[in-house]
Amino acid sequence: MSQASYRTIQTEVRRRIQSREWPAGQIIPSEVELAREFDCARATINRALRELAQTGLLDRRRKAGTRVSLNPTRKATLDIPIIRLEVENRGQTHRHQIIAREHLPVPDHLAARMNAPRDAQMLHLKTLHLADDQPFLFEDRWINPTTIPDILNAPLDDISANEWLVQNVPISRGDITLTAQPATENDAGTLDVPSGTALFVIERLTWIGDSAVTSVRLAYAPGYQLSTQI
Amino acid sequence: MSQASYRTIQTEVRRRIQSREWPAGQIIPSEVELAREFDCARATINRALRELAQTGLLDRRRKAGTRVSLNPTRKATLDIPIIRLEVENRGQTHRHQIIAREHLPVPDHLAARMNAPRDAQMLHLKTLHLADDQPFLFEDRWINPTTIPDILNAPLDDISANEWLVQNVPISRGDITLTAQPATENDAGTLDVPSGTALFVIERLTWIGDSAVTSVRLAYAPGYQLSTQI
DNA sequence: CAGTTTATTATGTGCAGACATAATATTAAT
DNA sequence: ATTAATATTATGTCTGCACATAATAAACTG
Repeated sequence: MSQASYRTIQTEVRRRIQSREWPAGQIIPSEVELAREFDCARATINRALRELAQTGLLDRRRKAGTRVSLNPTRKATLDIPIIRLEVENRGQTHRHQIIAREHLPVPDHLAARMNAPRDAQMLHLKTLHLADDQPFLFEDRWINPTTIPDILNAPLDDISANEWLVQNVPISRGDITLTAQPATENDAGTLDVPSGTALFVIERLTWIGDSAVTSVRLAYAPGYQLSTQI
Repeated sequence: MSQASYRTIQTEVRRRIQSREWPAGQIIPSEVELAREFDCARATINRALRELAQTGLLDRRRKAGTRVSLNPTRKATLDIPIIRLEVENRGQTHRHQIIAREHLPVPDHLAARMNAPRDAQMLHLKTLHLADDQPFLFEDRWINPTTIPDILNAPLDDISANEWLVQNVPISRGDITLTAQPATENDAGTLDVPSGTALFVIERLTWIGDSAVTSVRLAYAPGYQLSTQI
């Protein structure tokens, strides 16, 4: 090995794991030994292995050494998409209409989850997203104006709350739940499907520090699929 | 700033982004300038910023510099779980029963997706996973014995195919699709729910290099939710 | 022998310096 | 003015070295 690049080292390490030259659970040579083998600095080996450990392929512990992860599951990523782009990437045209926009005291169960006082006033938005004028997604959102005062001046008729928030609010954390739910009467009327239809639903609660930003329920029209790679 | 650690630098950079001291889309000072400000080596700044860029918070380009990502979508991770552990983590006891286990020519649409010849013989397994003896998950799986000959000797009555594969096959890639589907007659009978019930379904195709390992459809009983953090 | 202290060791982090590379900005040429 | 050659610059990567830290192994002690 004369080519000493952390990328080629990563490729070779992955190959050895896949070929079971280095079986799952087994300890691999130390950084110093690998540096000798690949004829490079230890820092280079360190970077290669550190990144592989970040992806979950390796487990590393001081003194104990580096071993092939027993459960080498690589991790797929889910992001918070801008719905307009999601639609446009399918080659369709996006449009949204605001169904409701009101200031209401937040329901108790949400107040608790959002770490807000009971009966806190929040902005409640119901938005229907359309793809080629067909219902695509029903968005039911509560926004905490205490955390995000700017939202009150946002042009939400032009830019959907989803898009405005993704672009303007640097969130620090979010809890995401994916479920299948039968369409409620409300869902059914809005998305124009029979009541009880299987809907793909994403519920998401996002935070800046310890302050809740927004809680949203996204109910997708039938046929939607969320795809990702691992 | 006298504390020169890549972690404290990351924290400070995150703070500046969240406080909009560095607004989205704006270019931030160069590594050399930051190294001067934080009184550390450029390599330290480089590592701090490089890792933040990996998470999607920053965009970096040679010569152009580093800017705050316009769409700072942090990424949630989804892994391939061991179903037994998923059940046990809920405090329930796991059991599985094999409903069908046969060698069949793979259906055409799967052969194409799995990059296999038409009518290739594969191992077809249908497994019901139970949590506290209640139906939890219906697993319908095709395994390519060309890629994984060992599977034929696996004790699949004791260890579910899911668990055996996760622990024994270091996959290199997987395509995952999440959907909501109405229960088919088959789903309904197996999971003991009315036909048409909204089911959360995961479909997954995994690979070693260019060889398909297995294609699986996981239909969860109602009430299941997949949770993650961003 | 159990429990405690002390070495040892593999990884973690940091530095200064060097050269590579991609992208932009500038200059020269047509 | 448009195009092509050249300089500049910010990030990318690597090296060799140093010291820190956590975890284990070894030695010691009652």
